[in-house]
This record gives sequence, structure tokens and C-alpha cells, in this order.
Amino acid sequence: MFLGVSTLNLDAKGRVAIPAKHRDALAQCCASRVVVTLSPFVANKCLWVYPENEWRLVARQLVALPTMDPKAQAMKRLMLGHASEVELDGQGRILIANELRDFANLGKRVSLVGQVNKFEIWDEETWNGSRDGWLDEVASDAGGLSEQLAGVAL
Amino acid sequence: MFLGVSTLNLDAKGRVAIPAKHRDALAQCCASRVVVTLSPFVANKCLWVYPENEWRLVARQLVALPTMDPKAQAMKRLMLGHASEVELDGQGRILIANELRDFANLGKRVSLVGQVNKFEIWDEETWNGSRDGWLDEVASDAGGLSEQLAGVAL
DNA sequence: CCTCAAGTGGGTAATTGTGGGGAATAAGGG
DNA sequence: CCCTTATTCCCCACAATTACCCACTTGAGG
Repeated sequence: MFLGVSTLNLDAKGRVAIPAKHRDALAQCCASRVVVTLSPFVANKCLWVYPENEWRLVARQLVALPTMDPKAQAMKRLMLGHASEVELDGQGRILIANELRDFANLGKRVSLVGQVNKFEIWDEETWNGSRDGWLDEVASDAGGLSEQLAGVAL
Repeated sequence: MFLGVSTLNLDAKGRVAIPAKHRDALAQCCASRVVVTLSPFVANKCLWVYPENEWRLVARQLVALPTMDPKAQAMKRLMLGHASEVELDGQGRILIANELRDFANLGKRVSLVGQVNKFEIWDEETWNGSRDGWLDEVASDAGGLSEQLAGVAL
């Protein structure tokens, strides 16, 4: 279960070091092989990093989507089309492809955020700047609550 | 599983080099023989590249479509009529026929995009320019969500 | 204060993408 | 039917990129 945020450096070659506390888990569940792709939501330009085993579940769902549905097609092109399979190097780092780096506007400082079954990678500023927006979002009445959300017990 | 974008050069002779990471898979599944044809959607002028074994499945479905359905007929003429069987050369490149190159408006720089069971070939600019449109498409309410899409868990 | 581990940066070597030259094949005209 | 011209295919070589490896620095814990 991947949790918590770490602020890391993206080096000149486009690599980020996965925090040591996650490396064992990754070695075990997916032989240190992960898939980096972009998050298909405009509002949050960040990258998603899946351990390979989790990625398979995601990919299976995407493949099953109908070819004739434009929205499904868009989703496939975004997520499958931009996916990059990478392996942690000897120092526990992963390489972020140029196209992905540009998309998520990653500068030198990035935030790696655990999301249980995957990680998110944000530009540090974007991540910090978004927090207030989410607080407002949760507080606002606009859009109402989905049934699932209304029933959540925290 | 073919994934990810690679930006490549279309040389003066109309050839594109398939990235080395995919060559093994192609050698194994289809003896490096692929079928290039056009994608039947106006909105996205790109080419589709199928490994030969996958192409057989596609062709079978197309052939089975009812002759009296005009839309089906159009689809067959587009996809079967423009299909071109090619083999990777010694350097792992495939030759794109002139008609296909023109149709997809391929300039010197092209994007080769993995879509699991096939590749798409786009003019680089077209590919990059379309991304924002897809993000909007995914975010928009228009058309609602298909049943499959609504149930996706990422 | 010392030691160890984690994060960071950079150098080197192998691989891969790219372009072009030459041979073989096919097509067209005399 | 043969010769000329154009096109296709195959192979070689260069150059840029990528991946691997080693070394340093920083910070935490004993």
C-alpha cells in the first residue's frame, strides 16, 4: 500500500529516485517494473505510475472499451498511447520519458504521491498549489454528492 | 503488449524504423510481418499497423459484415482496400506506401503509438495537437458515459 | 562525533536510429 | 527482343541517444 508524499529531484537526465521505503514492495510485487503514463484528466496534469501487476488490471479494462465510442478512444490514446514501461535502475530510479515530463510540466522539484495502488508524480508547485482548490471543492455544494460519496464513513 | 509513443523520422524513401523494444515481439508473433492500413475515422487521420496475426482477426470481422449495409461497405473499402502487407527490413524498418503517407499527412517527423494489439502512426504535429482535444473529450459531459466507461476503476 | 544509508550527479560504453550507396529487379521504349 | 531508365531492396557506416556503473554529498541515527 503506497502512501504519502515525497519531494524529490528530477535530474538532468529525467530520472527520479523512488524513496527507499517503497523499493522493497516494488521489488516484490512487480520485480521493480513499473508503467508510467499520463492522468487523463485535464484539471490535474500529473503522471501515474503503476506497478506492473496493477497496470495489467488497468490495461485490461481499457482494451475492453469499444472502438466506436469517441470518449473511450480518447481515453485509450491518452493512457495506453503514452504509457512507458520502465525498470528501476541500480540506484532505485525510474526514467521519465520526455513527452511525459513536458505534459505534466515537471520542473526540477517533483512530488511523488502514494495512492495505494499507484503513485502520482506532480510538479511540486502544481501539487502544493492544488491543495486549496481541493479543500474548496470538498466544501462546495456545487454538483451535489454522488451516492457513494454521501455514504462514506470516515 | 505494444505501448507508448516514439517520435521517429520518416526518411526520404518513406521508411520508419520500429523501435528496438518492439522488434522482438514482432519477430515472435508474426515473423516481422505487419499490415498497414488507414484508420477509418475522419477526425483522426492516422494509420494503423497490425502484426499479421492480429490483422487476420480484424479482416475476418470486416469480411463478415453485411454486404447490404452501406456503412459496413464503406469500412471494408477503407480498411481492406488500403491495406498493405510489409515486412521489417534488416534494420527493423517498414515501408509506408505513398497513398497511405498522403492520407495521414505524414511529414518528416511521425509519432508511432502503441495501442496494445496494434500501432498507430501519426504526423507528429497532428498527434501532439490532438491531445488537448482528447483531454476535453474525457472531461466533457457530452454524450454521457458508456456503460463500460462508467465502471472503469483506475 | 562517527558511521551508514539514501539521494544525487556525472562519465563511459553499448545500442539504436538515421541516412546514403550500390546491386538487383521491374518497367518502358526503341 | 534488347537496351535504357526508374524503382525497389539490401547492406553498411556514422552519430546521437540511452543505459549502466561508479563516486560524491548530505542527513539521520547510534
